[in-house]
Amino acid sequence: MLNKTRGRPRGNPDTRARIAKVARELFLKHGYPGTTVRAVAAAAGVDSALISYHFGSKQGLFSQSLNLLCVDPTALDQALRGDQAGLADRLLDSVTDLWDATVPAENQMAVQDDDTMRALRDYLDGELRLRIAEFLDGPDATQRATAAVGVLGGLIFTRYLNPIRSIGGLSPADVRRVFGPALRAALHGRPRRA
Amino acid sequence: MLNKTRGRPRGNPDTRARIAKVARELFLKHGYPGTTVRAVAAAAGVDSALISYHFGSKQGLFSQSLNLLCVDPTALDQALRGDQAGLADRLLDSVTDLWDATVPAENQMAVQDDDTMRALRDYLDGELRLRIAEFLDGPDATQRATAAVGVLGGLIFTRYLNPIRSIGGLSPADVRRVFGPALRAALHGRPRRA
DNA sequence: AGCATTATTCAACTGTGTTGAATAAAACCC
DNA sequence: GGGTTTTATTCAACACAGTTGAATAATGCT
Repeated sequence: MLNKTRGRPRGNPDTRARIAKVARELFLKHGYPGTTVRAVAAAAGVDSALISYHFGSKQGLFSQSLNLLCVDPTALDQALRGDQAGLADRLLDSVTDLWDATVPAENQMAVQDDDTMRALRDYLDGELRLRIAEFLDGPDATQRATAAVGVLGGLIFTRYLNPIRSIGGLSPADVRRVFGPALRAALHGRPRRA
Repeated sequence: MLNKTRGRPRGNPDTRARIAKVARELFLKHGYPGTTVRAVAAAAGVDSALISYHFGSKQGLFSQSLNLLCVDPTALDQALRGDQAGLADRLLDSVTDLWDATVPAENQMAVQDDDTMRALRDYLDGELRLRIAEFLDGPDATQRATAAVGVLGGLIFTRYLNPIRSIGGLSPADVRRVFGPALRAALHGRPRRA
């Protein structure tokens, strides 16, 4: 396509990094299905086969270029160390801190990628829920932790994955204000008996 | 492909309905990208072009065969009529009533369809949020309604769209128990002042 | 009966992700 | 420092996806 003389190029240009960079931008701008491997290749000035070579597959390109986390692990560690009263706010902050940085507001990404969904699911249901349950430690701790990940999942979903205006438009402080009561109730409220 | 003599068939078989039925099953079982138009056509014993003819496009097939609603409108009307105390429970029930019926538990659908996402978003942000705000009517009513759709969106997301085990496995009664405190706080709690 | 409409298959087109062969620079070895 | 292996790249092609246009046969209308 682009007659760039076959074979290895001069110098050692980090083509892989360049591809990852433009891929990241395109994925955030157009979403997963809306971004074609060929478009990424063209934007990086490279043959599309090179992407399979470096990243294995389109899914590989996606996860390796975007590497999304749900919550910054160190932020979570800190959130799970302070007093119980401020826990909700700290959790909310650790979500907005990470996602607001990686998913800029104007790039409304409708993430539609299997691997990402799976990763998010596993993280919410596994790590996050268990850590919260352990921190809460009281009667109904696991049930309350489940409620909490439900609320946090709702925040992630309605603000980043399928952003609805009235929530996507909030500032991080607003998020604390709006989601605070619900999350506090989920964490500390008493689920009614069966 | 299947030598079924060209042209219109004898009788008036409702082929369109048959296609919609098998499409629904396949979409629920394999998700949107995992279901090919050709596979639906094959399962319905029909040429794939017929699907474009009847439904316009794959997206059309999806929305018209699955026609998802977020909340049953009449159920919502009833939920928004009773006393404030039971509102949270009634809202939760109207979600589980509809979705548990249309998305059977074993069919974990990871909905990844643009139109559906858009519809869900518009519904949550428009209709549902406004109706709730109007019903609440007090100071911060819109802010509390926003929080409520955040929580309900979380339920829909973590139970149906990207179902995590600890929430997908709950009975509708459990859902009331687990999400009740958070939703009640969202609806009636006082958001802290700025 | 005749004509327009509708439902269907077939063949083809474009675009997508991926793979195998060819090629040239870099890295390693003795 | 020359020879070999490894790595990075382009090119050509494949298989499959969704969609479209033409051909065809049954139905419905007048």
